[in-house]
Amino acid sequence: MAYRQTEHTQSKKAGTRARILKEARLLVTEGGFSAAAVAMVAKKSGIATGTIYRHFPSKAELVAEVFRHATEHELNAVTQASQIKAPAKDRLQKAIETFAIRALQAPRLAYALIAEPVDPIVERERLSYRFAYAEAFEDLINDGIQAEEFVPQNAGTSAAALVGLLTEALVGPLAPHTDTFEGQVGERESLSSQNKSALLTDITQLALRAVGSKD
Amino acid sequence: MAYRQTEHTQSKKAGTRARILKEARLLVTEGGFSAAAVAMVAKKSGIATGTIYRHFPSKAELVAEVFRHATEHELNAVTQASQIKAPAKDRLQKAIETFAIRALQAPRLAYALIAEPVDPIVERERLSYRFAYAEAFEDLINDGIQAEEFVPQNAGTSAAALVGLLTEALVGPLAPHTDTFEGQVGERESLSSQNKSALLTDITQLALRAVGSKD
DNA sequence: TTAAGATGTGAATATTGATTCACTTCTTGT
DNA sequence: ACAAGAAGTGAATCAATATTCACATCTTAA
Repeated sequence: MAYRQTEHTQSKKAGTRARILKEARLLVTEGGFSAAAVAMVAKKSGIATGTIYRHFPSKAELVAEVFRHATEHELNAVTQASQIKAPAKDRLQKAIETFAIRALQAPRLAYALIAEPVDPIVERERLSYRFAYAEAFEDLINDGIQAEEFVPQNAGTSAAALVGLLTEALVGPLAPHTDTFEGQVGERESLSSQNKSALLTDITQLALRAVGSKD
Repeated sequence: MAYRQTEHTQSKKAGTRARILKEARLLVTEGGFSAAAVAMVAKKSGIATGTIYRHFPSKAELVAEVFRHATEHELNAVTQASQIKAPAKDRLQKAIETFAIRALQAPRLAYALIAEPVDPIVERERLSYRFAYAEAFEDLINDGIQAEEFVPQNAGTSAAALVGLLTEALVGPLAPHTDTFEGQVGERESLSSQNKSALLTDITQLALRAVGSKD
């Protein structure tokens, strides 16, 4: 016998894996999941197509990992932002703002995470992260109910509804990304920062009213 | 010269076209757009694959027509239901209930219309019908603002948000359709009618609070 | 230096449906 | 009956990607 895994080989392998993920993330951030074809990821990573499969069992798994990473990042930002010592109302507001601001700042990524058609395997991740968002909101809503800042309500339903309210108001008719129709690639110019902040307050007010915040 | 189009040939052709659409609709209602492969539609219609293309330029167009038909039907039901002589609050409530009840009654179809990944061409239709729903809500919201039943607000944003609120609360974590994973076809049992009516009131209350309905 | 195991390569292959097209069948007016 | 135009057929083809695999190269321990 002769060959053993060593620290060097392991870290080299990990490095390649990390590079693949990084490039895939980059591609998704720029052009959504559809832009992350295996061949392209390989090319960007400076490796051969087949090499991808030494590190990931399938494209779906690779993409799922990209998705997971990005969503965890986002969810983290939202939960962090709402971890302040303040009334539930302000915490919920902070959470919503954080979600919305980040989405508006990286609309293509936001669209990919929220709405872009993906593999069933990836869709599962999406479902679970939508749910995670909903849970975060649910906690805040429950706190608000407890403190009698919000009216009594089914916090679970409200939380899911908030996720829908946010996503539709944001990535729906308002900021729908880069689209390819009939060979033309059109980029709708993003909202002015004035429009953004108006939208932001509209959405926040809407959400606060929805949970019956007594202001 | 010899052959002319006649009433008979025309109606026969129209009949075939109608049958194709009917079978496609049926397939979509049962299994979503992904279940409506061209070959399957042809088989169900009792014709050859190629014949589809004598009636529709492409699958996308066929599907788009199915989509349009279904959504018009739904939208119609909603607008009809809200065309009552009553306060804006009650009209909005009626609209929401109608939307929700119908979706819960045909969840697979609702999922297909609202969320299932589709062709860009079909996605366009979806966008335009989400927008149509939003417009219907927008009118109701504006009426409510005028009558001082609802608080002043950006009715457009609120309307889009309502669409999101409804769809997510309905087809999101709660009633997510039939799914195919790892070869297994699982059907999540639908909600009990008790749960349905609870969900219904929850959603309605949420929406009414969101628009600032003074009850 | 050598053998064994890992990792890398990229052209060939597999897959999944939509789409085409040469051919057949049907309908109609003469 | 016949010619011409429509409509119908379904196996063959295309298209767009993911996936495989025979082979090469690298890394390690003896």
